Amino acid sequence: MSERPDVATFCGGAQVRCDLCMVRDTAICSVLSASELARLTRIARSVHATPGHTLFHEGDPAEDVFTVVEGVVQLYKLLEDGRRQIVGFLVAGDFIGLAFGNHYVYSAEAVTATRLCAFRRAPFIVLLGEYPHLEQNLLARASTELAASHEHMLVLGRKSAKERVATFLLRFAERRGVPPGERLDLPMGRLEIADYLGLTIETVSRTFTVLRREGLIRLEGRSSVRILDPSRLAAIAGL
Amino acid sequence: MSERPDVATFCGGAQVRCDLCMVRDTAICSVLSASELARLTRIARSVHATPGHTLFHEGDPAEDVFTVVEGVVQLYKLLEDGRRQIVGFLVAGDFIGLAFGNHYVYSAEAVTATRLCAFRRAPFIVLLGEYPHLEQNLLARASTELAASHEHMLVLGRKSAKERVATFLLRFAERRGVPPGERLDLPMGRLEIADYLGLTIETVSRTFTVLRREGLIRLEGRSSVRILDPSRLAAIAGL
DNA sequence: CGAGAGGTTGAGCAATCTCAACGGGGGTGG
DNA sequence: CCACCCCCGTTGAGATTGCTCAACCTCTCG
Repeated sequence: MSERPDVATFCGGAQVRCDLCMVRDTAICSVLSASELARLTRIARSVHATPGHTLFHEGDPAEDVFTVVEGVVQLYKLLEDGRRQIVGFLVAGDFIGLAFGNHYVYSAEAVTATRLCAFRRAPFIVLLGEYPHLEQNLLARASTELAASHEHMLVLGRKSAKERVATFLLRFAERRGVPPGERLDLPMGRLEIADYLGLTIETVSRTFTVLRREGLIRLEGRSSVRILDPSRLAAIAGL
Repeated sequence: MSERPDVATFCGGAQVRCDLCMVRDTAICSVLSASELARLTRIARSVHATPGHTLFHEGDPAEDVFTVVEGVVQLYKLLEDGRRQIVGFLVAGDFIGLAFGNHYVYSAEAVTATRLCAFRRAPFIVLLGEYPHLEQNLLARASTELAASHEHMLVLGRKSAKERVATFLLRFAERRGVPPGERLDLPMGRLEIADYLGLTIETVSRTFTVLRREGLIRLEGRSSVRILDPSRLAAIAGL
């Protein structure tokens, strides 16, 4: 599940591009020089994970930080009795490790087949201090994540089941860049959606059914949706 | 409510110390030189707010970032129909403005009489780019806040009313540095606690009563508590 | 000392959860 | 290639937690 990469593999290769380096407008490596990239590469390795594979557990010593290259990863926290709160779904371009002290503060698990870049944490932090652009990029990411966390608190603390599911569908479609009417793949199961929204499987399922009956969405297979009426859905979501 | 300060007033004066400069081990100015401090001072002003005073609303253009010098500030988000989620209570030493784009993403309101340092945002961001220590400090703060947000998601998404109130009491006591058995002042009302915990006033009140009857806490006046049995309370909180 | 805001308590209700049964689609093995 | 199985999702009925509405109480402050 772990292998030695070379620079090209994850920092600019034609097929496979580590998003820490070259993905989107939040690119990190785009602000780094070749020699800086090379240093980054020396502390990196490529990681593959299959669905359900745990990258690390809450409380483990934080040895690595990660970048998601491909696939979907979920971050979650558990209570003693097994209740779970998923605090976020990460997709290509997202960074894991912003919020760490010396131990992971949540667990991370692959939802789909996933490819990541792992960087050893200690030297990564050193690099951070030397490359201000890198640090600025991470601060910007942290700000964005913080704002997303706040919005999710509103969802969890104050929205009804229907509002939660509507919010989830719109936000997830947005994040995946799927325009209304297009098929939106939901790589996670109902249990994951429930644990993300602070609901039960059954309530999520029932709510999907309600939205379908009202003509707001169409369910295609068990893991795809089409948003038919984005504006009415947004009105329900409170967005 | 706003006045011109000088450096001494909020960046090292004997009586009044802006925590952006000198509070705790998360101090910012402790890593800045005298000339850097002087530049910071030029874009700063001192702000006083009385209880209930709104510093800014969600959606307003983000013209300033703040540091809380004294008092308690609450950050919250609203839904159209008035439902409110308080996303955090800030105390002396906390920074407001980490998560901003060009508009505030939440509203901020003084809970108690409050003194803050306000920095004009645009030049502050310029300084950020020039003083890596400042940026590192903010990144560390952002990480801490992010972890706190995640924990609060677990509270809002998965904990019962009793667990929520227990968690709140322990965390708030911890943050204020009040040891078990000591009188803990709750500067916010039941409505604010409810809107922070995703509950109603009545449920918060009933839950306080339950905890009191079980001998876990003592209520003193309407706005003070004493934690009598921290370990049992922690067990309930799931900490 | 009086008034009013804020807090507490009670009764009934509604949303969501729990427990349980059923269904169907995809994967696998024959 | 087909059939079976099993996981996952859906649906239903009843239980429960927390909410709503309403009355009452008690600090606190003027």
